[in-house]
Amino acid sequence: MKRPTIADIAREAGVSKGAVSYALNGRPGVSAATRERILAVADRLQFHADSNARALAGAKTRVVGLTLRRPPSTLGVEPFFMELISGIELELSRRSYALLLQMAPGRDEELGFYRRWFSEGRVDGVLVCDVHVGDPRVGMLQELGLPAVVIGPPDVSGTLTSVWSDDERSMVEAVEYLAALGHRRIARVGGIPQLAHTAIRTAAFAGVCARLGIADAVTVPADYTGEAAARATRKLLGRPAGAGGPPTALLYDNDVMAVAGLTAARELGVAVPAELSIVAWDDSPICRLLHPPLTALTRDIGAYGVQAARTLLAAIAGEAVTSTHGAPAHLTPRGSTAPPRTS
Amino acid sequence: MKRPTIADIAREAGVSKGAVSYALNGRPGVSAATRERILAVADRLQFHADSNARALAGAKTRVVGLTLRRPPSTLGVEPFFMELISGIELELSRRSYALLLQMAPGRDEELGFYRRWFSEGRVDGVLVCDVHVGDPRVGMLQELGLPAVVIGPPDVSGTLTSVWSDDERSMVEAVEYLAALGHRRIARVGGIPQLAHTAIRTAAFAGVCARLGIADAVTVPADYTGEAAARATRKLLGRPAGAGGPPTALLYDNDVMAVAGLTAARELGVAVPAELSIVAWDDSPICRLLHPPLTALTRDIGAYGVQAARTLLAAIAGEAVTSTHGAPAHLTPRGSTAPPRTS
DNA sequence: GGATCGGCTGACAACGGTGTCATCCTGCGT
DNA sequence: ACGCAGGATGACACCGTTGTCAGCCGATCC
Repeated sequence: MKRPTIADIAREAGVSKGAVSYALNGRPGVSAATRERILAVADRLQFHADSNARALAGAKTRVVGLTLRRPPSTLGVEPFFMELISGIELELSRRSYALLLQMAPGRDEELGFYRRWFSEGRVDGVLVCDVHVGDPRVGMLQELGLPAVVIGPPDVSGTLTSVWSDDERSMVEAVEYLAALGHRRIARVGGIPQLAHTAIRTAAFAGVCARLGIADAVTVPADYTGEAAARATRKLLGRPAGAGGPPTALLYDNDVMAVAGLTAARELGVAVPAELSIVAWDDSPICRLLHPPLTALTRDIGAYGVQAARTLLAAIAGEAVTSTHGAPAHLTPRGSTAPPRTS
Repeated sequence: MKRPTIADIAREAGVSKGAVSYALNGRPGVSAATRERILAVADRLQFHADSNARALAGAKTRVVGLTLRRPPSTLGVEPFFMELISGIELELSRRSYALLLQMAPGRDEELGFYRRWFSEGRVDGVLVCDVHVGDPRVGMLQELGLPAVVIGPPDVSGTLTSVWSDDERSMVEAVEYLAALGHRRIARVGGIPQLAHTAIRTAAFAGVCARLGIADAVTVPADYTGEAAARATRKLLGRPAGAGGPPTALLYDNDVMAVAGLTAARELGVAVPAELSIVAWDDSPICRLLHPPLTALTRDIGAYGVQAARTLLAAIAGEAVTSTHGAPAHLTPRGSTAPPRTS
């Protein structure tokens, strides 16, 4: 089956190519009646302008790009990205934009993909995830002048626009909640330390613990996988009484790690929540399905995606855009947290 | 920053545009030395040929498309798709192909996306997921002549090439395993009934149960969400003794439902595996993290993605391709299955 | 010294749109 | 009857490639 061109439409509708272009792009130069007729023909022939020709002639490609760094196989389990992508797509398809998704094995490849997309003229703009401190992508994208929106904290996104949540506030809420329950020995199993938002959370955790007089508020770095979280959990729970004893509450930087932590605790014979309280950052349906269900920092991840996409499209359209914060994660108390057992 | 064109490369290298095109595309007409020099210049200027111009001139776009139907918000939790996409990407990026991902709210939109991609000349080929019986996409893609590979059972993919697993064989393995443990009352919480692979599994389940003399082998349809699975589980476990009593083993069509089923059983006071055995189809890390860990039908989902992508690229290259089966899911026994309690 | 050959040039036609421009219709008001 | 405006035309340049083709140059072979 051959694809129709505007010439076909023009012939069929008995007008000129120019008129068709005017009609399809909603610009003046044709009467309402003619426009109507042209659109009807285009519709009947299932016509859609060749995007390559259109882009070549200076119009937009109507595509935005997103790369994901894939630590061997974290991604399959991590609900975060799927929800984020769902949100992004929701906004993009509403505006007839498509998403070019690329998984990158490493940092260099990721950088390369963005550069290639730019020089191949493939995308109108890009989204940037998992920003780390001193991320080379930020500088490169600024230099290239390619519209870009960072899904991450603004302090590492340079002059690029960013969309993120106020992680500090959420961290404070979680720790204050645990402290109010009576916990004095709180530890955290953190995400990948190089990521900018991990650094923010780590600082916030240390800060609020200091303020509340919680000594020894340690963060053990992990990488979002269940395995690493289980290791970290065992290490923390095995801490000798001399060092203040094992923590009575644990905070995990994502839900997958919290699930693994819960299992690890159970295997060590530590009862949750009687002997150990657990809080997960991010709240996928799994958290509700466990026994006990996990107390979690809930946020609408899809909404970040929507907001990021919307901001990017505005930037592409040439509008002035500013960095924004979405609604911060808020605590949803469930069965995995309780006052510490008084010994 | 402006993007270099082949004319820039030609000028810089002191050759003609034609020579540059030859050199970049690895075709004869230039000497090895000149080719070397041209490539060096292109590399230095970070040159990449504009994909729009290239595609317009008849070359490939080096993009393949994939749409995902999104029942309100199943997707965020379903590890299947992320793993599949990871596999697809793995093969695609190795061959410098990109993935255009599109989530579709409904069937009509999904159909529309494929048609648009075709007529806009955006993709060289497409992948098709979640095929249902009489899926209109199959007929349309055949008609359009757009290279396509179905990730699903061959019997609904018409003349399109397909990549899938032998679900019947896996189903037989699972049921025989349960029967060998001594189970006589086995039920199944199935996926969306309209999907072709669900139909195959349902038939296989009924068939093997009949063969093994397991009467009353019911399949309760669900939609892959934890909520639906919990409902189905409660219904099955509440079955009156008159109807043969509640099943002693339950088979779930995906891991998310199995997790929800485990929780639902526990809430009803039904011990797993003492009073109820549970088997999950598909084995994400969550299955291992639960207590008890879930017996699951394990398969390498990423490998399907790789194979589908590879087949599609071959089809795009004009090679003759045939439908293939990947390795079938095989049973991984864990703590959630045991012989039924003899009453 | 003439034929041959590979390497390369320079020019040009696609590809399917966007955008511009002079020009020709039409119907309208005066 | 005349002028005029807006609708529509046809022709063309342009975007950055791919691909083709005649022709030129220098080296090699007989």
